[in-house]
Amino acid sequence: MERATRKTQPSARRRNPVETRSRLLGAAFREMHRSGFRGTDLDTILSQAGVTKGAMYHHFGGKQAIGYAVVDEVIGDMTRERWVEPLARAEDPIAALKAIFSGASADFADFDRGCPLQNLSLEMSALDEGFRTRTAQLFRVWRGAIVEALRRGQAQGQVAEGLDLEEEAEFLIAAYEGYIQLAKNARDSAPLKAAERRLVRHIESLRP
Amino acid sequence: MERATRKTQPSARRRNPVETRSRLLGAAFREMHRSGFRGTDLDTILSQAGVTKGAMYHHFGGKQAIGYAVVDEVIGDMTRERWVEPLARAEDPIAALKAIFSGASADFADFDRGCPLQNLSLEMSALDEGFRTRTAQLFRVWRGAIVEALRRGQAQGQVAEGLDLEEEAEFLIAAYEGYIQLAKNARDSAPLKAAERRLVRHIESLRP
Amino acid sequence: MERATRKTQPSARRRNPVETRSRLLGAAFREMHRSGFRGTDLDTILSQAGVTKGAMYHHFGGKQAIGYAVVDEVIGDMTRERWVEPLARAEDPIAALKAIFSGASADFADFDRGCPLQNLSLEMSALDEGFRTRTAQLFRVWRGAIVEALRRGQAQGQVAEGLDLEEEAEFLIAAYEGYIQLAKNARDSAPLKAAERRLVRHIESLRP
Amino acid sequence: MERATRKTQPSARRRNPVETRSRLLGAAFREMHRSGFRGTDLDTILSQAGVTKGAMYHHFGGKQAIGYAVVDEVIGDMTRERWVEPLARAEDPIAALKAIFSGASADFADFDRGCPLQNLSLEMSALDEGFRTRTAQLFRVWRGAIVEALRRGQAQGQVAEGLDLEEEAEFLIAAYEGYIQLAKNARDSAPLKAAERRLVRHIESLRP
DNA sequence: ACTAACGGGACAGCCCGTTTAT
DNA sequence: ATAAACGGGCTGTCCCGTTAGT
Repeated sequence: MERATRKTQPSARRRNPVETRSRLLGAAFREMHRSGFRGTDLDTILSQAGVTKGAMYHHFGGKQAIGYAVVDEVIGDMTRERWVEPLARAEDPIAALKAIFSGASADFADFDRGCPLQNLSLEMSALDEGFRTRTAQLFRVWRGAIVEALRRGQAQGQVAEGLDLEEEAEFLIAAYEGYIQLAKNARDSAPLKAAERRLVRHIESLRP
Repeated sequence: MERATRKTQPSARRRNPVETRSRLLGAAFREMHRSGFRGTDLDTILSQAGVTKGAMYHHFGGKQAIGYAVVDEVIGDMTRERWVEPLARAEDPIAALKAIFSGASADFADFDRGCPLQNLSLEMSALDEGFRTRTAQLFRVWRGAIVEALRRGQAQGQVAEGLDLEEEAEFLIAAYEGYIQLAKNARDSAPLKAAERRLVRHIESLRP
Repeated sequence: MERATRKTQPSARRRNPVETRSRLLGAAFREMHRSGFRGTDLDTILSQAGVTKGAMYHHFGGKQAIGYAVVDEVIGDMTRERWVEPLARAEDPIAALKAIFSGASADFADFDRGCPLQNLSLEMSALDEGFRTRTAQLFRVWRGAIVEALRRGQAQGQVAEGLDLEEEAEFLIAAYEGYIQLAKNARDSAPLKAAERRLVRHIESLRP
Repeated sequence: MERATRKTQPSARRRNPVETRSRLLGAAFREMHRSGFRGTDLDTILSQAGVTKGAMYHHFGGKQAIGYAVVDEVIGDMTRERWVEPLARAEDPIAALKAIFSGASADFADFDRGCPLQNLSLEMSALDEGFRTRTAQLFRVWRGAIVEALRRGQAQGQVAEGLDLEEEAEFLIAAYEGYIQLAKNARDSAPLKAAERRLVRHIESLRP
């Protein structure tokens, strides 16, 4: 009851809820990418984002809620930017697809951290249904983008008919993720280079 | 006369360091497979193994040491049993290789837990160098076993010359692990079925 | 024309300081009766009242101030309505007194929550002098009302002379509160029934 | 993973689990008596008892478990020492009963803290079923001791036949607790004096 | 070799109060 | 007068490691 009324310094920064929220998500993503969800502590996110606990608690219900938002928004945006939109916009979807895979080792400059979606999916799928469904949804989006690219490739005569496009897309993702995992584990970008060669070559093998 | 009335507690009651150690490793492996290394708490391992903390401390230096031993011994043994020895013993190494891949979905009855080596590798590689080097070593052993099988296949005229066998082996592992990851995430064995088809077909494509 | 479509949110939408204040007090009373003062969190009161924190802060200085107001106003009003006014208005104060005690188990339909004044008094007396003095004041008012009823009973020859009326009133309150406590603790209205019998009988024993 | 192995000072005190446990219970009782269960924080208990968190966690499952043990053991012992045993041992149970009530204001030297059983019962009954049943059990023990004393009083001709002894005992407890509550709230021992007079007189009125 | 008692740091959630902005 | 954003301390729990004692 005798709780003293503590005085607060006026906090020079202006209010900006949108930025506060996005700073939190950014910091959370970085820490989760580095240490996994459970290895990330809230105080680190907070100090990295320059946000206090109270502010965070206003925007998110807790650590889990932040984690979910990181999947839905941050990793989701990355997936859309890197896969969905380029493939949807491209006039030549097959060329675009090959280009993305070709940039694998360049995009994974910090290959020792691995793929955020993969890390989170594997860490949390067995432990938290919310994480599992959210990451699974992103894998579906990813696969859908590739399927659509292959379908348009068929329409343009670049891809053979009669293929099971869903299966082809799943294969590309599986192999790609597998290589990323090996690179992370080996602390070596060589598997990424192999992924580029292999997967581009594979796409070419889909020609009629 | 000695083994009567030992029904309630099947644990190693009388001092038996060898069994104590193996019970600890078994319990640790199960918990780590279920919840990851950091999600596993020592007391759970201890109670599952029917061993107290002090006893454990005489066998291992701590949680980390148990984790390392699980990689080296439990997962290492699994790798040797499932890959190294069958491939080394087989008269027809290519047939053996295909057989192993064909049994993927059967072997992963609990596909929602994923591959222990993959889980541990991805969870810990960025956080603990000891885990990273140990899991990397097992990947090397695994790849070596496949390379050796392919090499013997070449000697028997079943595999084309001129292939980069290291790269082929790495591809098989990457794709396989990628599919396992997708199956775990989707809680669906379909990706494992796809892995069987795809990888067996791929091995056949290596023929001269 | 103004009051249409206001079905989803029955809260005081248009500015209405009087209603806002009373809604806050009502919600605070309910929560404090259920969970005690310290077990009640402000946000629950706020959401129950349909009022935001800023609005509350214009009416009350904080949680403590709300608590004080609940004692002074809500519980105070209840005390006045249930004891002071009926006893003051009654032509036959002794009959009125017996009637009130007789209604004990009916009035405490939710006997498992206990008497709000008792709960608050016991929870906070040792911790917060403001609560202690306010609840003590209500006990004095309560006792005063009974003393006055007994005094009028004496004037009408219904009560023996020579009694220490203050002590008699205190006894009635003490025993009554004691029974309420037992009922709450036992989740059983039996002690309230016993209180009715006992206390009515006791009042009758005060006759000349 | 890089958790440094922290060195601990050898802790001069010898090991004594029994004393450790009892020190914890004693400190917990004192704090709970002063501030209520929810107002008591673990660290205060710990520092008062000179015990660390780990030690406490070894003896009790958590704060709730300590609270339960305080009811069962500390308050239970007090009840037995103050009521059950004196009444059971006494050759003249009615005299013993009066003696106990006569010592009320002396026993409640710190009358502003109130009765521990009452405080806990009222604070927690509505919130935690475990507390409710445990305190209810002590009230039953208490009442049983008084009933037994009255019954022996009947056998010795000191108490009238035909009384509902359970109801008499309940009345004594209710009134006694009610007075204690008033004393605590008023910070005044006067209600305790009144309790002594009133209740001793009441017991005498039970004579044949 | 094994048991039980103990030491103690780290962390997420809870929740009250305060300030900016309408 | 009201709403939303923000500041920040407190506390119970979790859980790993260590030592006295057998």
